[in-house]
Amino acid sequence: MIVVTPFQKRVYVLCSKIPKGKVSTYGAIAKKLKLGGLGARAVGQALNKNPYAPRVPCHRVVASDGTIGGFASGCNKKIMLLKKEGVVVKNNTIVDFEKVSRRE
DNA sequence: CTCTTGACCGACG
DNA sequence: CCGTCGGCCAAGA
Repeated sequence: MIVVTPFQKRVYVLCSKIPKGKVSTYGAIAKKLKLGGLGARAVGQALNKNPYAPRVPCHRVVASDGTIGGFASGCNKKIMLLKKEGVVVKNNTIVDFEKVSRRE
């Protein structure tokens, strides 16, 4: 039985909206959720539970600093996936982060 | 309802 | 650059 709160549902939807080869930040998502750029932790919480693992590309979400931040399956896996998507990652940090990240 | 935890963020030193 | 402190939000016990 999968139970998802409306808040988490929004996070999953937004994450799935992230185009391939691009990445987003927890703060940016929080902002889209009308949290005003705050509540980034809440976004991470939702992704951590992530019942829609392959359905939601949560690995496209990184920290505001461009760092990987964390990953339920291991940050290493996240980096590998991003690199496979075409995103260059170096030392747990996104290269050309400004170019691959969607900032509005 | 209260307390704790967490894939965060920004500011200070 | 690194470590520490405070603040914000949501979910779980």
